[in-house]
Amino acid sequence: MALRHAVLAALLDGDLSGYQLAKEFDLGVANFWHAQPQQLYAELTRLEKNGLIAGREVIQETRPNKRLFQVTDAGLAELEEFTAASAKPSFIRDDLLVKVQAADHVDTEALIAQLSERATFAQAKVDLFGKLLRSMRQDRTEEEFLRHGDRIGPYLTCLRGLAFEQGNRDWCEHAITVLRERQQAHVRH
Amino acid sequence: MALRHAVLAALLDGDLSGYQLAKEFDLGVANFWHAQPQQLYAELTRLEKNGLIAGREVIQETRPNKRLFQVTDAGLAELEEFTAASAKPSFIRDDLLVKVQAADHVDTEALIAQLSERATFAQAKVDLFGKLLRSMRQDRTEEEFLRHGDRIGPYLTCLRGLAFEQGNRDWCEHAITVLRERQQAHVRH
DNA sequence: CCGCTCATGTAACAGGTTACATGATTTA
DNA sequence: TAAATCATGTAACCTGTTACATGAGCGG
Repeated sequence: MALRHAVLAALLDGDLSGYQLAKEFDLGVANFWHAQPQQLYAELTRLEKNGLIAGREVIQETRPNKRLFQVTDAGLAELEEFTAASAKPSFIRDDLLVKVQAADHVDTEALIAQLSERATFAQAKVDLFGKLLRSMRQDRTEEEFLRHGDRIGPYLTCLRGLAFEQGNRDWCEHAITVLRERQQAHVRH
Repeated sequence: MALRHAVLAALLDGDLSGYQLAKEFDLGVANFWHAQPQQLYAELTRLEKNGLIAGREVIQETRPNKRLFQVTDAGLAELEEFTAASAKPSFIRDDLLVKVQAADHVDTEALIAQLSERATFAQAKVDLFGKLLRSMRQDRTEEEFLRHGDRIGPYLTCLRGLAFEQGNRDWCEHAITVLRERQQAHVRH
């Protein structure tokens, strides 16, 4: 099971409801995992049944009631075991790269449109991750924070997310430049 | 369907058998997709049934016979349509990042072991992609090749793969350094 | 003769996505 | 009063992984 451990890791920084967790999976957690809300509700139910998390009902007056979950000792042990086991390498799996692979056989304009859409999206994530990093380290420098901060896990994963999206953006822009130049060279013939 | 288009894109550079395709998916194609051989055989069958690829039996004397597949006009049209449709953004989904997220709650030594294993793996991929790029551009410079080469799609995706693995390697090494330094700071107390 | 490469699959299962469903409250 | 947010799920379907199965030739 895969999502299982991502959820446990996400719950380490405070008790969350399914709804809040879903939000997390769209923001911070998106650096290392992604999941639909439906998947999360199902996984939370399973984790609680297995005793890896404990839920408690929170009665709200103005909002619907919710259930907050926290990682149990058994959950921590599970994470520990998971960390010790060797991870299989992860692969890129991206529709956009498939399209670029076919570059010389498909419409260039359509491809450029896709690339610039992605570049914009990547830049937005770069901005977001930058903000998240700043809010985590507060007034400290990055070096200072990484040396003495007491919760560096999320910071490190956010750094990877940032670099990944910068890589996406730069690569998209480079590919666009290359395709445009070839277009012009072709026109001159 | 997702694998579908990855297979079509991979077959653009020459007719391949299921077996050869599986090899491709472990090397070059690994820049943008990954798949088990079983999945590929199943997908090839489906694609042929839908008329997007055409297979022909090749009788071999010393080896078992094989079926080579090539993309049909309908297959090219499908790729064209796929390229024009907007791609949903891709996400990182990586066990290793989940482990790092939990960094402050799990055994540091185990984590460092995972990180250095991954760094080694990433470096191997960097070397491999470097070789692939050189063999694609032959004696030309990268700029020259990208301007005038007649098949730049695979080159561009390989560049992304290269940058991605460099990013992985650098990030792993950085994380290891940070964790080691904190370990020592902790010991001094 | 043992293990690797070539060559192709089936079957069972685990994991992930999409569509559908409900209902209250707050904000524009 | 319409749309967004809070809050939680079920069901059907599609995709991907793991285990199993077969068989010939080649290299050490």
